[in-house]
Amino acid sequence: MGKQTFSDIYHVLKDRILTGHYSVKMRLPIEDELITEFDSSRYAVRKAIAQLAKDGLVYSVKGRGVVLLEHTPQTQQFNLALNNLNGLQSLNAERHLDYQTEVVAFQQRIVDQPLSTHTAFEVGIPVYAIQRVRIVDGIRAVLDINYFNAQRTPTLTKTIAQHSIYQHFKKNGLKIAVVKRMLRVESANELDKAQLALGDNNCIGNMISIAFNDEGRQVEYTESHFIPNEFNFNELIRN
Amino acid sequence: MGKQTFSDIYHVLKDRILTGHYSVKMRLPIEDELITEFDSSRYAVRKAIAQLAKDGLVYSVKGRGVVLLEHTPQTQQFNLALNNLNGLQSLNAERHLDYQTEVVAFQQRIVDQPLSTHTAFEVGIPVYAIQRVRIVDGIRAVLDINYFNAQRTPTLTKTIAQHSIYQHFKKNGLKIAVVKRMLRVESANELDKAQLALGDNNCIGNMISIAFNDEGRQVEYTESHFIPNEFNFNELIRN
DNA sequence: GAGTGGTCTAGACCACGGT
DNA sequence: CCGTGGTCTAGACCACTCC
Repeated sequence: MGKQTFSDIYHVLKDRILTGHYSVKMRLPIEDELITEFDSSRYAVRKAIAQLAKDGLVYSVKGRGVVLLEHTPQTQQFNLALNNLNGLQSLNAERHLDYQTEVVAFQQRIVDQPLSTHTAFEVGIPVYAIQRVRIVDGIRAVLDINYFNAQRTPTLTKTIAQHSIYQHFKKNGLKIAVVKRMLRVESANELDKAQLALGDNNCIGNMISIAFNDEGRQVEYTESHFIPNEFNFNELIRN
Repeated sequence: MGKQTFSDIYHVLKDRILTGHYSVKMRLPIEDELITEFDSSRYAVRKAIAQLAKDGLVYSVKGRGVVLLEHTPQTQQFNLALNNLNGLQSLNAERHLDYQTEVVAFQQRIVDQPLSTHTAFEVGIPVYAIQRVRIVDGIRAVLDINYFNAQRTPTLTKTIAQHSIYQHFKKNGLKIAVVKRMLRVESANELDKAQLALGDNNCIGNMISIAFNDEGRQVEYTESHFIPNEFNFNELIRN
C-alpha cells in the first residue's frame, strides 16, 4: 500500500463506513491492524480516526475500540455541518435556483460608544456599515447587517457589496481565520418586518458573527436576520 | 517545573492569556520555548495549544507562530460554549433563581412509520414519549418533547421525568457519548402556543437532538421548543 | 490477565512566512 | 535563507474494558 498520509487513511475509512463495510461488527479494526494495513504510523491512524470522530461517524472508547455510530438517512442529515466561513450564502447552497442581493444601505462611519458595545469594535475606528437583503428564489429570506473594520479590510464599494464581499476579501489577501458565532431567536423589529418576507411570523433567527483575521484582529461584526422555517444549523457534541 | 501533562500546560497558558500576560506581542512563545519551560515533549505542548485553539483563544499560522485572538468582554461572551450534553437545563444555568419541570405527557408506545421517519428510530421498537415544560423563574420557557429507546435506557417513570432524566441515566450506567443537534426557527404550533409563555411572539426556537450511547446506538430523539429572546447558542468555526 | 485506546517522549523531515 | 508550525515515525507506559 505504500505510505499514506492521515488524509488518505481518513478518506478510505470514511468511504468504507459510509458503504457499510464495517456495519456487521459496528467497530473499526483496532489501531495496530490499521497501522499494518496502511503501512503507516500510529500518529497517522489516530489522526484519521480523530477526523472521523469530528464528523460524527465514530466514537472511541478506551479499552474497547472505535465504535461506529448508527447512521440513518435522517441522522446523516445532521452530518452536513454548516461549518463554513462564508456567511449564510452557502446554506442549502445546492438547492437554489436563484439568488440575488439587494444593498439596502452602504456607508462609512466612525464607531461611537453605543456601536462599540454592540459590535466589540473600539470607539473611534472607521467601519463600513452595510445592510443587504438576500433574495432566495424570489423570497426576501435574509437581512445581513455588516460592520467591517475599514483599516483591516480591503476597500469596499457598493458594487462589491452587491456581489460577494468574502470573495473580494480573498482576492485581496485578507484571510478570515476564525469566526465566533451566536445564534438567537428574537422578536422581529421594524426593519426586519419592512425588509423580510416574514408572512404571518413576527420573529427572526439572528446569527451574530464576529470574524478575526490571521493576525488575531477582529475585522467583522455581522448580524444575519433570517426568516423562520427555512434554515438549519447543525452541531456535534462529544463527550 | 518537573513533568506536566498537556492539561497542566493548557491551564497555565490559558490563565496567562486571560490575564494579559502575552498581550503585548499578541503571540504565544514558540513551541521550543514552551517545551523548555514546561520540560515536556512537543506532543504535550501542541496538544495544549490545540485545546486553546478549540476555545477560540489562539490561532496557529504555519511559519509564523501562534497568534492570540483579540478578546473583549463582548467577544468573550462567545466563548462560553454551551457544549453540554444535558439538554437545555444548563443554559444560562447560573442566573436562575427558580427552576421547575411540569410533565405534560408520559407514555410508552411502539414506533410506527410516521414516528420513525420523524425520530430516526426503527419501526416496532418501544419508546418512552414524554412532554415536559421547563418553567424558569415562573416563565414557561421550554417545551421538551423526548423519545427514548426503552430497550436501551433504564426504566423511566413520571417521577423521574419530573426531575433529571440525565442524572437518572448516569446513575444507571447509561453513557451518552455523542449528541447531534440541529437548530431551527419555526412557526409555533398549537401545542407550543398552549404550553409556552410566548407573549406576542408566534415563533419558537427548535433544538433537535439525537443522542447516541457509547456503543454507537441511538437512544434519544428530542425536540426542545424554546421561547424567543431568552436563549443563546455559541459556535466556533476555524479555518 | 490480555486487549485496546490515551498519553507521552525523542527524534526527523516538510511547508510556509518573512528577511 | 532561517524560523516556525505541520506531519510523521518508532517506541514506551498507563488506564480502562472485558473475560
